[in-house]
Amino acid sequence: MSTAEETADGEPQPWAEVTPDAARRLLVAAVEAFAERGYHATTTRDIAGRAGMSPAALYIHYKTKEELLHRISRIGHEKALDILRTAAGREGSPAERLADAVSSFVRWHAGGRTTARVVQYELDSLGPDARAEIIALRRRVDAEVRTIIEDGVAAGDFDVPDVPGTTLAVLSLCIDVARWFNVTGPRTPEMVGDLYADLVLRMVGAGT
Amino acid sequence: MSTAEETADGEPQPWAEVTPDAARRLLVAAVEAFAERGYHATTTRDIAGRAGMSPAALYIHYKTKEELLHRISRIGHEKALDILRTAAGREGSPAERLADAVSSFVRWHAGGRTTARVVQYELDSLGPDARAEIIALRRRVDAEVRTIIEDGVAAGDFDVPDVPGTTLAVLSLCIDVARWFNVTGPRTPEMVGDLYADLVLRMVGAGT
DNA sequence: GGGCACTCTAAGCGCTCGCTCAGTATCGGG
DNA sequence: CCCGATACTGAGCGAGCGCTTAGAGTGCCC
Repeated sequence: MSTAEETADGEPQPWAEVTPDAARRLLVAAVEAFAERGYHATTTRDIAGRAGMSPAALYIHYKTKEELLHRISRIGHEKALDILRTAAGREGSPAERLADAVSSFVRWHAGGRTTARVVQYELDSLGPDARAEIIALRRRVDAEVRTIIEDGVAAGDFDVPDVPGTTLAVLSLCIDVARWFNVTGPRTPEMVGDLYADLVLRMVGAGT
Repeated sequence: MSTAEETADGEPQPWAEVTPDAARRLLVAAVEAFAERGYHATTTRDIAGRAGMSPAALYIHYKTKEELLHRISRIGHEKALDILRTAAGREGSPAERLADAVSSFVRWHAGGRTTARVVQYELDSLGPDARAEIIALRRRVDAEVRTIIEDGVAAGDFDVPDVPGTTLAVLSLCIDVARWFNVTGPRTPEMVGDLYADLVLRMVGAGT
């Protein structure tokens, strides 16, 4: 059985780094279950069942249920940070880079809504140490967006009275997509990404 | 003991309608616990303990733990809808009404973050019937904002290519305040309300 | 003062939870 | 042909869950 980068279930696989195969199956099952019911309402029996294994098998690959959430959260945040860094590092005007960052960030939240939900909304279910690690990653996400906005202000392209506040609002807008986006709804991730890129450019006062 | 509209704990009391007194104390305790830990991670023993009562006392006033969440969710949504309706019904230009609606809606989410968190993020913990009732209330919230934006477009004050999408984004932005707002942080609810009203006016293309 | 309605508690029932452990199947190396 | 290592299962432990029940305390009407 070869491990492809994409599976047929619509969700791209950013979990190729998780080995062995059984550990990845458990992790993918946990992402689905956490996204559907929330961390606390999900049982280890449910996770193992979705992965086609007995409840005890989970504990061969993970020490606790919380370790599963921790792993999911870290990998997810690293992927989100990677997306923003790629967009921020591209050539082009601040407006182009901001639009690119927002649309790709939104596409990730909409298309991988299952993962994004767990990553963005189950932070409080982690213990103090794991939470601190994730919060550090979030600060780097924030810095990435803030830098683009600062570049735009410095270049005279943007009109932003409150850079930290606007950065917060832009990220908040993107992240909340994971809450309301519906795969069976009328909008594709691409449509929402384009709409949001336009709205954010308006927010920073960049004329189209 | 007189029942004032406000208590000393910083959170205004929209729970005056809940009687008798013991039922209200239980409900306020449940709001705090649900906001801190989430619905599923909160135990009925914890709620009763916060209200200074035995675990069994909860079941004199509420049939189940879910009924508590349902009551909180309905009252909260009615309050949110009320805030938007008041702002939408005032006299003034569409821009003034939209700014008013956004700033007051945001102030409610930031100032009453404890309540807003439960109201906005625990919807999935309700059963099908209760959830359907709450979703109906949300549609009315959406309609309230959409009407203001449509008025602005009709009057030629706003430039909005996608009215439903922009409505969704505006509400999403406001609601997510309940996720990130920190009472001990640098911003007051009023500051966030003003900032967000400005950002939303930019989103709809209304010149300041 | 007796009866009743209301409010609350102590105790605990049945259940499911996260997690453990003894034992089994499989397989490559000697 | 046996060995130990690896991956997994069946059974179940102690704990804590939502919720119930029997009964006690309190105040109000007659």
